[in-house]
Amino acid sequence: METTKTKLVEAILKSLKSSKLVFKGDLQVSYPNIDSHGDYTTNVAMQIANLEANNPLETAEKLKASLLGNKFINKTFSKIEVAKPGFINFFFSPEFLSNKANKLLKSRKEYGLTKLGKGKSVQVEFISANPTGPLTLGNGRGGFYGDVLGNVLKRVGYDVQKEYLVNDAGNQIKILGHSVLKDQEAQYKGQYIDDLNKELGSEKDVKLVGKKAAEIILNDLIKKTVKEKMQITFDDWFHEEKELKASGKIDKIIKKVKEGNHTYEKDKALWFKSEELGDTRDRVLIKSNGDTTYLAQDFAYAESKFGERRFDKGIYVWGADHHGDVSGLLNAVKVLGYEGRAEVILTQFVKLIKDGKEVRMSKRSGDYVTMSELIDLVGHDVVRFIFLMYSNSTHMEFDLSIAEEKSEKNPVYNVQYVSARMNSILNQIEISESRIGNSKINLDEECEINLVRALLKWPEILEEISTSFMVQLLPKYAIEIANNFHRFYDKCRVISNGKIDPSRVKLLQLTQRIYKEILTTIGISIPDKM
RNA sequence: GCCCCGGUAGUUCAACGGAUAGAACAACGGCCUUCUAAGCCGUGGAUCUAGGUUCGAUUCCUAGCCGGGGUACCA
Repeated sequence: METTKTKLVEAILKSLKSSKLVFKGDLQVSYPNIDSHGDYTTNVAMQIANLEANNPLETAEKLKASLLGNKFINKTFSKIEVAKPGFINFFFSPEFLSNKANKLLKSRKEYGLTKLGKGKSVQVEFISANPTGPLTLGNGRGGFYGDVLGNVLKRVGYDVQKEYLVNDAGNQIKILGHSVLKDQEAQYKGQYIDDLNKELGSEKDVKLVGKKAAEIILNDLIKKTVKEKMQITFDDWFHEEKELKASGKIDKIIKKVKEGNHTYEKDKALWFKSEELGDTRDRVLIKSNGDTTYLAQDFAYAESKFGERRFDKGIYVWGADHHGDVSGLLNAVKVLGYEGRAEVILTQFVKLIKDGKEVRMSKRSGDYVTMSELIDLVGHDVVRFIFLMYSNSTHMEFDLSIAEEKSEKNPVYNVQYVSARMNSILNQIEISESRIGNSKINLDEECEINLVRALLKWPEILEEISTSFMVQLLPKYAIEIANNFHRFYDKCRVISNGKIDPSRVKLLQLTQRIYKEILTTIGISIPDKM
């Protein structure tokens, strides 16, 4: 399915050509921020005027004249308007809106499914926290982000795999062992370390203790939190030790990189020539003691993603504290011949405020609130929705006191209240009534029209997120629908003095169907009543 | 020092170089004898500073100021 927006873009491109207007670059079609500017707007006339130093209004008029000859345009819009500096605004025709609504009503398919990514595979790798402690709020942020990004990509047609990389082979496992044994080299602290100490404290072999502890942490803390608390299902848990180290893939890839003349030895260590590829410095692959580094693992992991498993694209969702490693990774990907396939997204930190003070979060000090605890405190839907509202590049502040005390006033309740209200109305109606069964949606009132206008954006929002990775647009969109629905609820009664409006029942059913898709994509529950 | 991110309403956040900078919460004033008032209607309220580029800058550039993170043969 092609979205209306895509068709409009195509129509404009066609008209530009036939009007002999030259435009290079990305054609921008967007939603105006006020209703009086229509349903879509484009600034292309002003951009052309910019290049050619002519009058944008004239260009806009010329383009408009050509667009009026387009069949799709005439079918879809009842008004095209050239506005002030040079915008061209498009207004949906009432017939288009009601035809579209009725067509959707009949269709069995989910509305928010498109073919943008058809035939392409993408892997989203996220959280990937070391198995050395419980998941933090920072891990949680990347978790919800990656989960929903994966959902969105799936909807626009990509073959998506969600993966968690388990770092169970590095030096941190040894440190975990020391920590559990509480010896001189201990670093991690916290209740879970004390518990592990009781269980494994009598062992002698540090490495073995670390390995066992990591397994327990992975199963009892991480996997449980991910599945039961965060409600995320990974397609794959990729174990570094088993998949990369033990199978010799790290050694193999290093050999290949060596042969490609991308390395040198210095101070008994093996270095990757990253600086000549634009990095700030060269990076160690094999330490002088013979251990491989994180970067060496990244080489092997990238080879696994792009070489062996052949993902067209790999999205790495990392915490911002890893930003220094990004160019190392991207250069590794480049050297392996997969340039352009890896995309790194950094999520900034979560600052937790409690009683007006910042709670410092650190695994090494043991002083933190875990993701699991936070969800227990305020509920999964609330945490997920609020976390998702933030752009990944924003430093977010989560006030625990407010979340606890005012969780009822969170936007997620407003959003979920919609489904409770819809359900409540529909429960009171005999759907089997033949009169309703054959009814069509008529859009007469503003509250009905605006609801449909908002609903029609759904596939377009998904496509936009799939290319911009701006996951925060999704909860924002849910709020937009919610606001439109609540207005509809207030002004356009479905049942009035015992009389049922069949058209509105149909509109309600359509809204309910699409709304379920939206909340499912976000990953929050759809309550029948509240 | 260098690198990354941020500085927008009382608060937490949005905003592909575009039109009158949006929401949510908070504040204030209305609305429950008809589908759930966790709602609706209305009011007030914001782009860190100084330059620059542009027809147009919250957005891009330069220089500051403030906050967070990174800067390892740790992961």
